[in-house]
This record gives sequence, C-alpha cells and structure tokens, in this order.
Amino acid sequence: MGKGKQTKQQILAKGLALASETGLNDLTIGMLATASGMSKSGLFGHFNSKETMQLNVLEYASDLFKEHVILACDKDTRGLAKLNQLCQNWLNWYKPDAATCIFINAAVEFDDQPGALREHIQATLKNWLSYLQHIVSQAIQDGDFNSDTCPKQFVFELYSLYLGSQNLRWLSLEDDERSRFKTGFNALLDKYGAKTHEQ
Amino acid sequence: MGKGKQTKQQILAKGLALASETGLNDLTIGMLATASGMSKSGLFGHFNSKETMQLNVLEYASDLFKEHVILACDKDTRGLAKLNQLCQNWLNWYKPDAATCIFINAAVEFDDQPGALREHIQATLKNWLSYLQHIVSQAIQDGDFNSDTCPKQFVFELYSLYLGSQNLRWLSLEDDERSRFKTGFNALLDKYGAKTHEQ
DNA sequence: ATATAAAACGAACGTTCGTTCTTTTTTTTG
DNA sequence: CAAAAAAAAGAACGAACGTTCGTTTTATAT
Repeated sequence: MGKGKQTKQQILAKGLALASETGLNDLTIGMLATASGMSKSGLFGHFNSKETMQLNVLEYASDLFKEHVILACDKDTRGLAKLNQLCQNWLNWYKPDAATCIFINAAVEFDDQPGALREHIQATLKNWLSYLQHIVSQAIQDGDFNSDTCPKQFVFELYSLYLGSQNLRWLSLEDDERSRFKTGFNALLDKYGAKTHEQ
Repeated sequence: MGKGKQTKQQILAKGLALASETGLNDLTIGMLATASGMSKSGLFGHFNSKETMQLNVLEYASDLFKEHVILACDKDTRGLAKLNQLCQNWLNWYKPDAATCIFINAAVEFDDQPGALREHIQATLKNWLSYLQHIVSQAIQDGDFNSDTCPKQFVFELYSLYLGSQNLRWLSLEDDERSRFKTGFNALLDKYGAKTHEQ
C-alpha cells in the first residue's frame, strides 16, 4: 500500500471517530485536517470535495460494520442463534463508548438534503434491515418462531429498540440503556414464541 | 397584542414549519427572514441571537405539543384509555405530513453540543416520557395492565416504536409507517395484558 | 542517483452566516 | 395631531467554510 492510501486510511479512521461524536455534518475539512496533523489543502487533495470525504468516511464505516457485525458471527450459525449473535455485535459494532451510531445520526441529519450521501445511508440501512429480515425468515423456517410471525414487523420492532437505546443515551436518561434494549429484545423473542434466549 | 408580539408569533410558526423540514440546525436567520418577508436585521431584532431564535421556536413547538397532545384529551379519561388517546394525538401532533418530529430531530442534532438548546430538548423529552410513565402507572393501578408491568420499560418500548416509525419515514421504506407503530403498540398492550385496544 | 510522479503545503478567493450599527419607517401614547 | 417608542431596513463587519492555485517537499521507479 502506497503512502497515499496509507494516510488516507488514517484520515478515514480519524474521520469516523470524529463523526461519531459530532455527526457527519459537522465533520469539517479543517478540523479533520488538524486532527490528522496536516494542512487543509493537503487533506483536501485526497478527496477533492467535502461530499466525497464524507462519503468515504461512510463507506469506511460500512466496511467496519460488516466486519464487526456480520462477518464476526460463527460461520455455521443461522436463524435464531444468528440473530442473537448479530444483535450482540450490533450494540458494540464501533467503540462501545461511542456517543452515537454514525448511520442513525447521518440518517437524521441528511434526511432532508438529497444527494449521494443520503442515498448511501438509505441503501446501507435498507440493506441491513433486509438482511435482518432474511435471518428472521430463516428462524421461522427452522421452527424457532411461531409460523405466523411477520418478519417485517419483527425487524421494525427490533430496529425500534435499537433506536430507543441510542436515543436514551443521547438524553443520558439511564446509566445502562443497553439493558433496556436487551429486555425488549428478549420480550420480542417471547412474543414470537422463541425457544432459546440470549442471556 | 402589540405589533411586535404579533409578527413574532408569525415568525415562530414559519420557523417551526421550516425546522420540521430541514432541522433546527439548518434554520438560518436569513432564510427565516426571507420566508417571513422581512430583512435579516429586522428579524434579528426580535431575538438578538440565533440561539434565542431557535430556543423560541422550540418553546413554540412545546406549547403546540402540549395543546394538541396533552390538553386535547378528554378531561375525565385516565389509565389505558388516556394512553390510547395520547398515542393517537402523538402521531399527529404537528402537520400529519410533516417530514420529521422537531424534537426527535433536534435531540439528534444537538446531542453533542452543550448549551441552552440541548438542555431544553432534554428537559422536554424527559418530561414527556415521565408523563407517559405516570399514565402507565395509573393504568396498572386501575388494573388495566398486569401488576408486574414495569412502567419504565413499557415507555421505553413505546418511545422506541415512535422513533422507529419516524426513522422509517426518513428512509421512505414503507408507504404507511404509522401502521407499523400501531401494530407494535397493540402488541405492547397485549404483552402487558391490556383488556381494551385501540382500533 | 537521478528523473518523474505523488503528496503536502501556504496563501488566497468567493460565499455564507451571525452580528452590529445607523437610519428610516411604522406604531403606540399622551 | 404631535412626541416618543418600537419595529424594520440597509449596509457593513469579522469569522468560518469549501475550494483553487502555484509551489515545495517527499516518495517511487528507472
């Protein structure tokens, strides 16, 4: 890997860290340059536009998400067991103490401004949700859930719980919002007749 | 009401409408002035700072929320019946076709920047959630729910469903995200042993 | 080691935004 | 109707931002 790609990776890692605190919108070229120990124009040369920079940070985050959430699961698991692993990884996909999930944050920040960024976020989240639906369908086929379970509604409620735990963290309303998610998740499993639960 | 307060109300109404589309962060003084048909400095004189302007828009929204959600309920209802009414009003508290709920949007946008705005949003949401908890406790007392129901967890899951429907709208993933909320809400009532449902 | 290309820098430009100041218009009050 | 007060306008500022350009430094390859 040449020098260029190397520093670019460092920039993107730093960019994701910053964007996870302040949001992708407030990730300015100047501050990212300072945080990376280089000049504005030097950093700019790697992307040639702010939007491309943000897009690359988002793609970097997507790669990390796939690696830490999807690929980190045991290879032979499926259905309910896989769902358990996925949710476990989901809650800790980036730094466990990170302020926010960049995808959720970006979805809210860019919901109103059309463009490449908005489309990328939409595609990423849609992809994740449909993947979850696939696993749920698998679980239904395997007899892990009641046969009348609606995967779409299931994933909607699951996704909602994730949003809720994120939002509670923002409000700093509880010291452990993850446990609220887990309780809700187990209740979800109960409701749809799951046989084995996560601890 | 003098001329000043009168135009100020018109400004705030327009400001809430704009902020419900673009977010409170992107509500600029210049564009609000243009939308209100006056000069930048003319509008500025009403607030003397952008932050105060945003704060006043938020307070205006809070007043509207209280009026359309809490005070709009039948005076003698309580417990489960009141919860049903509140959720109904909640989904439509502002314009039914509004892009976003300004409180949720602002909570995400300002979660990282301390100040009067962040505190106001926190207080508003905390207040709303604890009010919901109060009503749920009422319902438990009235025997509308199983006696071992945890109001905090209940409201967390309810709030999560609201966030989920908002987020699905942003993603434009479904044509009717409200029905996802309602299905989830009814399932919530079921889970905690409610006797009467909303249609 | 030298030539060539890539990477980084520093200064500057155009724009947007919040804010200030002075002046003019409009509203309120006696 | 006139005097006083409030509201609105207009021009200008300083700062921050994305971006461009010419130059210099560093890395790569022959």
